[in-house]
Amino acid sequence: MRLTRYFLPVLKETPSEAQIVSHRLMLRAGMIKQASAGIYSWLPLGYKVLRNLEQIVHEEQQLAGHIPLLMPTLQSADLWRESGRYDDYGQEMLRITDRHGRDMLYGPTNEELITDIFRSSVGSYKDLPLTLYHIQWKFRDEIRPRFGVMRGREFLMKDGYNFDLTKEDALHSYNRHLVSYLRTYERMGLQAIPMRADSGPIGGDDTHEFLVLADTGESEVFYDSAITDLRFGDRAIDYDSHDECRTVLDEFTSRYARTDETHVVGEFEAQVPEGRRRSARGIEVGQIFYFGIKYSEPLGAMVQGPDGAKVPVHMGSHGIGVSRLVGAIIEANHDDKGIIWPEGVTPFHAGIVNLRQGDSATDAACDGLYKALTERGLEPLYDDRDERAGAKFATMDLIGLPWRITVGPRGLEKGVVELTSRRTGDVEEMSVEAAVARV
RNA sequence: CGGGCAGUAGCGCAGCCUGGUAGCGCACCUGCUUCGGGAGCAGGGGGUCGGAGGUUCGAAUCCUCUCUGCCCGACCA
Repeated sequence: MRLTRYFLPVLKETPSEAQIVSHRLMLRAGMIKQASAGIYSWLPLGYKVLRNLEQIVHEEQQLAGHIPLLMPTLQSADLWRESGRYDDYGQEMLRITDRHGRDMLYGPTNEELITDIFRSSVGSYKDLPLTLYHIQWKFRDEIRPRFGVMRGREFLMKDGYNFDLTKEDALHSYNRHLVSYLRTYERMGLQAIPMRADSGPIGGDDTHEFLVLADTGESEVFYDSAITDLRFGDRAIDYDSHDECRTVLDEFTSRYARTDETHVVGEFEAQVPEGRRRSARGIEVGQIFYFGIKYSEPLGAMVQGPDGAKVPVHMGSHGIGVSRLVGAIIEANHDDKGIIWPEGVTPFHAGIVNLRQGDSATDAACDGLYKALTERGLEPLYDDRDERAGAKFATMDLIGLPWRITVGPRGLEKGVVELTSRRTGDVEEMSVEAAVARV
């Protein structure tokens, strides 16, 4: 993409409403614009990152055998009355009345809808196990939205629902999701630690939250520092294997790691040596639940088992806060100049800075570089504005692409361009070909 | 919802106390000069001062109401 043909409204100064670093940087980098309290438009650069995250989530979900679909944002109140949550959910649920006077709501979550889909089409244990998910906008009418996309009212969430015949199978689904989430976050360049948590309004027996450690996190967390050494890495996993998934879960959840809701000082001190006890702040970026027959029973999501008897299915749900993740990734990856995107989520792979726009040799070199990168399947952002170098460098630093290739007449005389790593700041001179190969 | 703060040009702000033709910096437009870390000079465009009432000869400024946003708390992915 050429910057002169793109829409990237960067700001030199920080809008006064932004308090935390991810919110400031997202506004300054032209990623989002607030539409109203807790509701944002995603401008091209922000939308690109959001789509990259969606893509990673889709790939990892489908790798684990989960099936994508798409449910609506607006739901009928009837289903929620059936499950008993219409009154329970309270003011946080945005209620709407349509022209016929029917009660509708902007979905804060989708257990009711998915269960309705399930019960109307599935009747046999032979159709199980089944895990359906979607990535869809949710609305929760927070009393006090804040921190930009980290705590908005409208937010993009991947939510998935598993249907299993037995509790044992449903717990495997739970474990499988934990493994899949570990992989998902690692691909995004994040360390998200699964912590025993409270189930909140979703309800259920077993639940873990995934937290990214960051000073600006809203949750207080307590953990064994040894847990931060764990990496899923590129190990192979058979998602159908109960044992393999269980082993990974044990590895990542056996050490003490809890949010303040479930923290117990006595257990913390008994289980963790003093030198490894940590308390910190964390951003919640996902949560998995096993809740058994809590929804399937009242909503009549039953299957016939091998013995012919109808039994309610065992269910779980799982969420990843996709839009929140954009903020969380920035909280975990920035410096005083701007964002530093992890390779897996960066909106563009490399920035090309033309130091002498209009100089035929420099322009030609940049065009060649652009073409070479594109042919390698990479997407460069070419700053071809007629601007001074300082302004171009500041923009590149702010929007945080992993690599910057600087092309100017002075270097071209020597046959070199500069390759700069955003993360380390290291600058190396090399040929155009070498730079293309390194990115 | 309790406590606090703020709405003046796209962004950051001054002006308000003490009423008298709405300003500054950045950004934007034009021209020239520049060009290796947010350029310089000259010229220019853009604001019913969040909204509604009121006081006054006259209101960004004083009074009342209201809307919106931000911070702390309680609540929540």
